Amino acid sequence: MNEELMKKFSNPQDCPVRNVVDRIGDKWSMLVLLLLAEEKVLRFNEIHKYIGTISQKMLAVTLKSLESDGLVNRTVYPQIPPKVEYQLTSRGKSLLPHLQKLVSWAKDNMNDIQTSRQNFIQTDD
Amino acid sequence: MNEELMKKFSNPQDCPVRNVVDRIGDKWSMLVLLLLAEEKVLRFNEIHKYIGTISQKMLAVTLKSLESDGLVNRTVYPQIPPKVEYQLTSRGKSLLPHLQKLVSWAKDNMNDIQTSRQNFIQTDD
DNA sequence: CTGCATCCTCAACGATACTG
DNA sequence: CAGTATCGTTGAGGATGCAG
Repeated sequence: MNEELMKKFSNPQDCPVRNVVDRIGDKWSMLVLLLLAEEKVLRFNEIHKYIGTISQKMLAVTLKSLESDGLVNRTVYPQIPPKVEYQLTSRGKSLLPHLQKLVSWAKDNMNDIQTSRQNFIQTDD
Repeated sequence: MNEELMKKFSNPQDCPVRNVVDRIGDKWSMLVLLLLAEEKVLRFNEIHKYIGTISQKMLAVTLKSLESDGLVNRTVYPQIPPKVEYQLTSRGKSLLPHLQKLVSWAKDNMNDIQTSRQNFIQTDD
């Protein structure tokens, strides 16, 4: 056994992998980030319309979490009715190329993966 | 509203983003893939030892799911006690550089993110 | 050794109603 | 418009025991 790897993979704290998974592994974060990457600035309800299947609650939770990590910026215009705009921070922008690579990998491999999944029959011998 | 983006983000099916999230967004898949990237070939129990906190059940579930998607190869040696080895397929290897980029991004930004998270106080005005 | 079966828990998520 | 509050559901994940 490799001692270095033991440290890297056995320790739940200080594990960058878990950091990534906790960040973009939830149901909506990655979607919101990629949407903001394309539209630059969006209001709460605009995001909601783009991602039709997200609930208002989860959108609020997701945005707040992204904001608290400094990936997304929240700008409030003090007017009635209120207007709030969201956009990527520089830190958020620095993450996005990697997410986009992942997406393009997924596009390239989606079909193969799905046929693999269908052809997958337990071969236990 | 941008019609192209509507299609991309509103449709749960055919969405590469969901594909990615479903694949590596679970608690263990990414960790297993990265471990196999470093050690090339590992037995069930070796993976289990490296990732000390994963349960036997979840390791089995994770490996089976990765195998069914053609990302990991499973080789059974018909002997008693049984011996089973896991390694990345070429498809799995093609995904890994992107995961490693994500991890290195996480390493670079972990500290900043954590301080952001601590300094984050609701600024609702 | 490498799993599968079973039961159980908890947190993510969703639906709905309400507010400044 | 942009959320919060509340309640209910569901499924991912963990613990334990058993099997080939």
